[in-house]
This record gives sequence, structure tokens and C-alpha cells, in this order.
Amino acid sequence: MAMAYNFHIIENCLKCAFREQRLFCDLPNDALIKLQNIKATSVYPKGALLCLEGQPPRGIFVLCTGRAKLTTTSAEGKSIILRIAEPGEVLGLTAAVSNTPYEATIETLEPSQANFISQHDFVGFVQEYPDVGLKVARQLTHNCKCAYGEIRSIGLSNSVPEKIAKLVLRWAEQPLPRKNPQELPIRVTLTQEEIAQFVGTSRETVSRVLSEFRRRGWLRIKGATWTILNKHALEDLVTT
Amino acid sequence: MAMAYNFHIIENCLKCAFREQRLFCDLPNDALIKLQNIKATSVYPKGALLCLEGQPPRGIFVLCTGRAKLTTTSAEGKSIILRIAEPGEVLGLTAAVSNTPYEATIETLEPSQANFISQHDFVGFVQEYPDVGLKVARQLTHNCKCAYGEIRSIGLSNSVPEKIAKLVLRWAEQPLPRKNPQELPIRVTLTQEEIAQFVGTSRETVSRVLSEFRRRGWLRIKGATWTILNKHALEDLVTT
DNA sequence: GGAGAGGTGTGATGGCCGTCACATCCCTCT
DNA sequence: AGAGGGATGTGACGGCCATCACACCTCTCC
Repeated sequence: MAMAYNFHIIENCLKCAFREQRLFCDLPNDALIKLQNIKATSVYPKGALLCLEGQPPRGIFVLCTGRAKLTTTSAEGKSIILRIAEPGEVLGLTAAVSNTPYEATIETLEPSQANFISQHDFVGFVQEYPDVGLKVARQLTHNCKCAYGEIRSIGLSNSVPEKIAKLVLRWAEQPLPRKNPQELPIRVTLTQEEIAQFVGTSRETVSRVLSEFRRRGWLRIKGATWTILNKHALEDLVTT
Repeated sequence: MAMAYNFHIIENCLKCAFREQRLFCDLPNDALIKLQNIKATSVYPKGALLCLEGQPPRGIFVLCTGRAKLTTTSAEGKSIILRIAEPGEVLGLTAAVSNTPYEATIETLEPSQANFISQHDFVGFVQEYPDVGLKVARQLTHNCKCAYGEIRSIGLSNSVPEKIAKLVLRWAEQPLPRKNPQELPIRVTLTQEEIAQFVGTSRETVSRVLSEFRRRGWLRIKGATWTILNKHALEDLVTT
């Protein structure tokens, strides 16, 4: 996989190009220098596990590059996706703040870079810089909102097609560059199995629903690139 | 309702008997004095609405006495309970911190007292006292955990009986004083309709499941007082 | 005390979707 | 190139539960 070679590591938080757009990293210089000192940068391949649900908190992760999947698993091995974390998010916060076991298992969906901060350093960092506390609160509200959205999606939708349409439309908010105004291309890196875990259904049902969407000419699927051909139809399904 | 007469209002946060047990109120004296100045105490009857989902945030509420129900509603009027807030919780935080519309509609389940703090005062309060930021983070992590628990409950359970058993067992963690060691009495103030909204099912199904629990001799229901007669059987249902 | 509203119990029916089963397709690795 | 594992498509079947419908019960409020 050539990926490893053109993967760019961000070593220095102060010079990070994304610094200002990112929730947690847009800090005053003195705080950022401290961050630079206490962080440990790591690079993970796709499918790496950053932490495991139920384990005592070791610290937090600032996701610099790549996306990660947060899942929780039941006793009988069934699991559900809580959310997909985007670059810039801080992971493991709930556990670190309340000093309780990790709520979710975090798995990278792509080759990723993350800065780890130990529990001890993190607590000191928060206490020393008031700005950091605010960022922490922001990230936590984001987590809450995602969770509430998930509850709405799972609990209030009537049918699986509706939930899947909802999910696809959410992904369509960040589309790929479009060539044809009628067509809305998006990139989907989740497997059908993962989509099933996201909407709380079975893999087979996802397959069937997507077939149906294609049959009706609403969607085209070619590998990881999906093209929404009839956004309106999908929206009608949701408004139900 | 005689309730109105023996309802005790807590006027002074500094002298509040619960001060130390409560997440948000266990603050240094100077912060508490400030809190005392910016808060507006109100008393609400049962069924009062503190805020409405989708409205711009006006401020936060510290729930001093009573419990409240947080719900979110879909376009077609179906609604689901996000959680039941207990005395001492801070409500409306997600909205206030991120300055976005309220995520939920908050309705009192009992006659309640709440201290309101306006958006403006709250922001100042957080910035002035670092301790407050920490408390805010704690409350937010609590919200997250509740939400994740709800997602697990709705998304990972197979059957409605399982979800209801889970709910009943959660309530059983704070039982009423028990007379008979075999019997575990709990107080349930939710209607079957509300229970249905909590577990994402229909009212009729809740009724049927509870009937079944009674028929098997696992549960006795007399008004708002339920008695768990066979905790083990309920737990077996959940372990599935 | 009677009306009316809100909460609850229960039958009948039908459809969605979970589960099992298997075929196919598409990678990746040797 | 062939093997093998993972991802996907699709049929058959059956059960759970949403929905409709209605009776009854229990409050509250004139």
C-alpha cells in the first residue's frame, strides 16, 4: 500500500495548518506550547484500536488525521456504532473527565495520526489553562448532540429504509466535487455490515434496501463512491 | 392538591442542605455567592415546560427539587425520552455552551424548584470561576453517558420485554425502604405511554409486557408503587 | 354523583425485518 | 494464476410487534 509513503505526519502543533479550524487545537500560544510538550504523536494503520470499551482511562487522543469509529458492544457480541469521529476531535474525553472506563471502543477507519495525552497530564493541562476547559466542554456538547441525533435516528424512525436514507443524506452534506449538477457523489468507506450497526439493523436488510434504492434509480454505487441521483426521493422517505 | 403547602423552597444556595451532594452546587464560597446573585428561583407545578426543543437558548436551569423528563420529538409527532433528570442536575447546558437551540423539551414530572441563570450570566460565571467549568464538564459527561446508555438500550436489545426489564432494574437501583427481603418496592411515576417512549415501543406493547410480568409473578403493580417479586427472572431476561 | 378525560387491558390482523442459507463477486496474498 | 477470505446479493420463512379497535377503570372537576 503506497499510502504509507505519502502519509504526512504533523509533528508540531504550533505549525499545524489545521490549527485554527479545529476545535481543540485553536488555543493561545502558551497553552499550545504546553500541549506540544505533553503530547505523544502516533500513526496508526486502518483498523487500529485506540482504546477498548470498559477499560480504565489512560488518557485522551486528539485525532489529527483520519477518521475513527466509536462502537459499543453488548454482552452477546452485537455492536452498534455511536458515531464516526472526524479529524480534530478529541476522543476518550468522557472517560478522562469523569475517571470512569472508556464508553466505547475506538477503531481507525483510515490510516490516522493521533496525539495521545496521558490522564495525568490532561488533568493538569485543563486546570492550568481555562481555555482548554472550554474546548473540552465544546467537544462534550458535540458528543451529546451526536448521541441525541443517534437516539432520534434509531428511536423515532419507523422503517429501516428511512434510517438509511437519513444516513446517506447526512453524508451528502460533505459531498465530493460534483461534475453533473443532477448527480451528487459521496464517499462511503463503511461496509454494509457497519452501516447496519449504525442504524441498528441487519446486514442483509441494508443490502436489500440499497438494492431497492438502486432499482428505483435513486442511487448508484461503485465501490466506495456512491452517487445520489434523486435526492428528493430520499428526502421524501425521511419526512414521513 | 395539598402538595403546594408542604413544598419547601430553597432560597439560599449557601444554606442549602444538599449543597455538598450535588454536582453543580458543591462550589467554593465565592462562586456560590456569585451564583446566589445571578440565579432566579422558580417553582413549577407538575407538567410544566422549562424549555422547548428547537428554541434558541435563554439560559440554564439548576434543578433543585423534583424530577424532569427530557424528550425529543420527530416531525410526525412521535417522541422519545432522552432521560429523566434528577435533583441537582443542570439542564439546558448543551444549548448554552454551544449556543445552539435546545436539544430537548424539558417537562417537570413532579412539583419542582429550579434556579434559572441567563445565557449571559452563565457565560460570565463559567469564565470567572474555573471550578464551574469543571462542573459543567462533569454534567456534560453525565449527559453523554446517559445518552450512550439509551443508545445501547434501544439499539442492542433484541426484544421489548428485555428493554422493559432493563428499565425496571435500573429503577430498582434506588428502591423504596423494603419490608420483606424477598420484595423490592420501587416508585414509578411514569405512565405506560411514557415508558413506551423511553424504550421506543408502543403503549399497547408495554401494557402487554407488564401483564406478562405480573402473570408470571415477577412483578406486582399497585398505582405508582411497583414491587419486584423475582429480580432474578428479570435479570435473566436481560443477560440474553 | 355524574360526566368526561386520561390511563390501562386485550383481541385480531398484517407487515416488516431478523435469521438461515447459499451463490457470487472482488480483493489480497502467496 | 489460483486460493481463500471478506463483502455483497437474494430467496424463504417465521415471529415480533405496530396498529386499529374497543372495553373498562380511575381519577378530577363541576
